Amino acid sequence: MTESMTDAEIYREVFDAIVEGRLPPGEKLGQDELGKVFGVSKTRIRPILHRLTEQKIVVIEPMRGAFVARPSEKDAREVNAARQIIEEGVVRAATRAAQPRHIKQLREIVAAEQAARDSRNAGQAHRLTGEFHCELARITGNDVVTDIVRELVSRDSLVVALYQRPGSGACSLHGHAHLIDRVAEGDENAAAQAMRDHLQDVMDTLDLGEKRGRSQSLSNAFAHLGRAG
Amino acid sequence: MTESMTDAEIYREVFDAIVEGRLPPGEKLGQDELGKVFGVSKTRIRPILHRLTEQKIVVIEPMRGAFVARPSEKDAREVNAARQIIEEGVVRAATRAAQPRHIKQLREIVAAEQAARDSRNAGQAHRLTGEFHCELARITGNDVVTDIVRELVSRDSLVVALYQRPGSGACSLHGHAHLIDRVAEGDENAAAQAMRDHLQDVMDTLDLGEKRGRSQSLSNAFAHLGRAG
DNA sequence: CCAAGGAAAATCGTATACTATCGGTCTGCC
DNA sequence: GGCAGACCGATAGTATACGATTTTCCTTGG
Repeated sequence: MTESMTDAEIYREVFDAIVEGRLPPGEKLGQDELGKVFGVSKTRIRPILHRLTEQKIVVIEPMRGAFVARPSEKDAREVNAARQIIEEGVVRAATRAAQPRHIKQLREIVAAEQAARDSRNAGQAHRLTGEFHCELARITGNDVVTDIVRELVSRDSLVVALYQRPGSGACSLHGHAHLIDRVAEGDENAAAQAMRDHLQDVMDTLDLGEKRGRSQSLSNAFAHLGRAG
Repeated sequence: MTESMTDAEIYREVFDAIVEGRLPPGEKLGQDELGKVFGVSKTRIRPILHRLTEQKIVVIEPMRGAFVARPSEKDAREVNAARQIIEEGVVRAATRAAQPRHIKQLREIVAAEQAARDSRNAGQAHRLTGEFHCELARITGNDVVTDIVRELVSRDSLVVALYQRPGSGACSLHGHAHLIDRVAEGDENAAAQAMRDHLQDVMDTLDLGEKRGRSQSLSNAFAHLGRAG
């Protein structure tokens, strides 16, 4: 018998599938179904769903089941506002702590973002956009801060999946480049302002009101595992 | 048969017991034992322990059990640094959004803190100290931000339980009062500086290196429930 | 032909039973 | 007398089984 995956691995698979959009908002996450996909009983699926619920990217409706979260318009605004508040502090700390190698690292991510966009790889581009903010947090050298930013970024993924109008997305490139310049200059106030403007820009390009979201089968989302569904 | 508590109620009981220090760092949280205390099977205890683990106030050692977290010296520094970074953004947003009624609310909390300290009620005083920071976050009107601050404050409770030297504690009163004045003035930069100074003060009064922590029985911690242990 | 009611299927939530692993202790040997 | 190794009790982790609730579909009446 093929040995089963660890809880951490299963968690990571589901988390990535949601953040990368393979499991769209509203998708049903059946316990037995997921258990079959990963070859374990639902006993080990439950705590994983609860953990994802803690991070607000899954919602559990009592006696009905777990679903990928579909953040409301209010949720979308609140998460974005929270990012403006918290990442202001983060970018200030990062500006104080930034070394040349950090700046270089950030520019590399933006370059990769550009490349992904040029090659029409929307999924990769979106992943790197989030990665940029996490990397910025990492400059602070504080894992607690990094984890909080990561959580906020993952929640924003769902907002983007639901509300981003098809064409947009390129605006973040300029915002990131501008932000790096301010950090590189060491101007903490300007960096903070750039961060708020950037996040507000992202918010403004959303098409709140019109929820998108195609449906996809669970086994398709985990097709790379090569297991039966 | 007496109807059993909801998961949320059980969670709250354990959470409060830890944050208020009735369950000191290092305390063993046996699944069967907790199940008996609350009159449920361990099936419902497990997800609660996992949730507390997510919040980093409980650690689960595989095949050994769950324990109230005993943050290392490094953890203590990191949580404090994270608070300085994040609450800087929070206090700036709060300063921009503050209304007179908010200032009044904050001053009331400090007054209550003073009263608790005067009446030698250390537990209540400590609770109000945390409440002050949560209330400040609440001024932003953003639940996401408030939850994050609440989590950081609860983690700090364990640090204080482990490392605070017996005598100290009064320093936070002056820091809070000073902070309110800066917020009331609307001077965002001064408020941010006051927040950082205040949190640094708290850090500096800790006696890192010497871990305290008396042990207490589980049934004592939940004595107010009136159930058998 | 549509709507309302009910029954059956599906699925979630909980308890119980079982297995694996860990810590403590007792014994035997050095 | 002290240390090492094995046994035993305790407890965590997992699966299975069962009860509760919802959803779906079919039947029946208007």
